[in-house]
Amino acid sequence: MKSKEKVNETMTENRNKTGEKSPRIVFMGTPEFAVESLKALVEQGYNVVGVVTTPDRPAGRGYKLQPSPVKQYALEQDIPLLQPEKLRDPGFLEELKGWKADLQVVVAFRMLPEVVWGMPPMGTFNLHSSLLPLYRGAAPINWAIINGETETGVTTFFLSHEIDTGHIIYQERTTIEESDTAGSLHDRLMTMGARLVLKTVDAIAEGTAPSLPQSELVTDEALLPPAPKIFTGDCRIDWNQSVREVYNLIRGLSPYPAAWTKLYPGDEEEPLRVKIYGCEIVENVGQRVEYTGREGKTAGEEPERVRREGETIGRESHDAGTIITDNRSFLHVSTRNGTLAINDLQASGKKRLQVGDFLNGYKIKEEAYFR
RNA sequence: CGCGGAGUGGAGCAGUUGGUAGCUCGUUGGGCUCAUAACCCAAAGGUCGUAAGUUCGAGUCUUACCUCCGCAA
Repeated sequence: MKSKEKVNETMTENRNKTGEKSPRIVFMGTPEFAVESLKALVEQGYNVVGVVTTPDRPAGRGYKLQPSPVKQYALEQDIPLLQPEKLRDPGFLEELKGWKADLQVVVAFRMLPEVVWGMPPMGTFNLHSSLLPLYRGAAPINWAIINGETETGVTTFFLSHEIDTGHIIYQERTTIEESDTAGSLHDRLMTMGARLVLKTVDAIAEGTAPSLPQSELVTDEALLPPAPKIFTGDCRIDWNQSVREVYNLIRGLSPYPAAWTKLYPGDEEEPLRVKIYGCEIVENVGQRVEYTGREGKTAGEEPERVRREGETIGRESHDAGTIITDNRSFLHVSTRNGTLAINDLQASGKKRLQVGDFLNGYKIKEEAYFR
């Protein structure tokens, strides 16, 4: 809080001196993740002279035109806005130049051409949600979890030609907890990121920003885990993987875009597409475990209360994708080497539900399986 | 007009060829039990998304609208 106030004072002071010392900032970004940083800049009194974001795109049901979250915020704050279709468009470049930015801040936007990032005298920096040089690409948060990392963070760096390879300014790290999902990590990094952006802008304005070439951190480029954009096909669960892998995939994609699988009900019925948002690895073989998903878990301590299906819980002999359930409180699925308890899911066309609610209305037959 | 699904007691679902509603869970009360989230008994709780129409009569058919969800972006 103290540092916040301090920054505020400093900047107000700077602006009062005819704004000469307060850099003119142009912000570029699209999703909610970027809004947090923009908001931080605006609320701390930085001189944000313009915002660049994606053109409104038809999206969602009905393909209605949707403004990006950054655009919505810019409109609320009456900040000048540009939504170029092409970043090399001469008209756009002219207008951008007209803003006379000293510094450009990019958070979750597109790849920029050099004519754009090379424009401002103080440069252009990007906020990336990983500890570069690790996880360069579009989906660093998801991939870090999917790959089972236990630490990640945010990085600010100056843009250069190759994507996410510029000189590093600052980094801040955070532990990936066992319980973290893409959603929780996203929110945390979003907040950390906004802080880091402020810190970075301050340092650049004062001329004290570090600039560390990534090459000094890399021993072998080929060993760096990448973070490519994720497609629907990447989100399908392969039950033949290990419990650990499936578990990480599910939490790494939750709540968006969400891991999915198909439920084959048996009787030659049509398979049902199911998204899985939450699950946990079943440790207590042969015991009943209660999953509330909302209030944490309580391991049952009465093996004799296990229902008949429960006898097989955790048994490795099951084929991957086999379902074990009491059709009431739990839904277990076999993977290659263990069992996963699904506790938060959504059938195609239905609402997202906790297992208990799901099983109340949807009875799973003996011969049903996931694939 | 991008494609598709759904709106029924607190929750999730059934509801046949139209005749005023059922199931599972939950809730409340009681019972069983050393005890219990387990088991048994009973009760409460529904203008069937909204509006209009067809009909002797509509949750069940027609039309419009609202809301939600999946695909796709």
